[in-house]
Amino acid sequence: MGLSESMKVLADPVRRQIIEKLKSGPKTAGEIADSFELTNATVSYHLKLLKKAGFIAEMKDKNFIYYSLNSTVFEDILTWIYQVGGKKHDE
Amino acid sequence: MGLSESMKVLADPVRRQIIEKLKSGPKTAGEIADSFELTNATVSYHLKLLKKAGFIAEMKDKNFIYYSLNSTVFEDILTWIYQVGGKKHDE
DNA sequence: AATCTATTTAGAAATATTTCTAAATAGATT
DNA sequence: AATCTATTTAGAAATATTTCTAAATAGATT
Repeated sequence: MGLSESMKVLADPVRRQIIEKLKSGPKTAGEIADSFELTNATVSYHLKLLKKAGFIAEMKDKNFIYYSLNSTVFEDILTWIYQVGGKKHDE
Repeated sequence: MGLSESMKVLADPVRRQIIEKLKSGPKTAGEIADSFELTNATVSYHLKLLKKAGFIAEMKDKNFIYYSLNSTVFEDILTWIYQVGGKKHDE
């Protein structure tokens, strides 16, 4: 919810890679886990943090859980960076 | 240097507050430390991380060390967020 | 209803981070 | 040169994070 939580979540490379993977559309927890050399349990832990921070949403279907990207949450971070003096993206 | 380091550095509220404080111009390590209920040693530790990640620069004068903001480093983070689907700041 | 499949939860171990106190540094003043 | 002042560094303690293995859940298939 807060900026610390959002940024902490994005600070981990595994979690950023999960987000990048979801850019191409929803994926099951298993599909996501397959792209890492980590156990499903560990990936599940990262998915939980991403979900808690609002970066992804989950949707159950059969015994699969699909995760998808929720890009609106990035707004707060952008706002903070602008406020602090980051340049405009296209200048 | 990398995105993980930058974001990890920004994930801490003390370090974000230091950055915000420096928006109004350079400050000495002591001035910065005074605004927190932390020892100077602890604030010095945070300043070291901020400097290492390139968010701030230091400048020695007499026995003071002045820290100032270097906003250019925020670019990489903005770029990553845009790439991942954050909305434009002014839309 | 038994079992299979996908995924999460619990708990432990390893590692990293934050904070402190005490000592060190280094330049300025007496 | 002795001392003061601002700040950092070293090392320890407390806390948080990441990962794993093993067990639990819960819906689907047989």
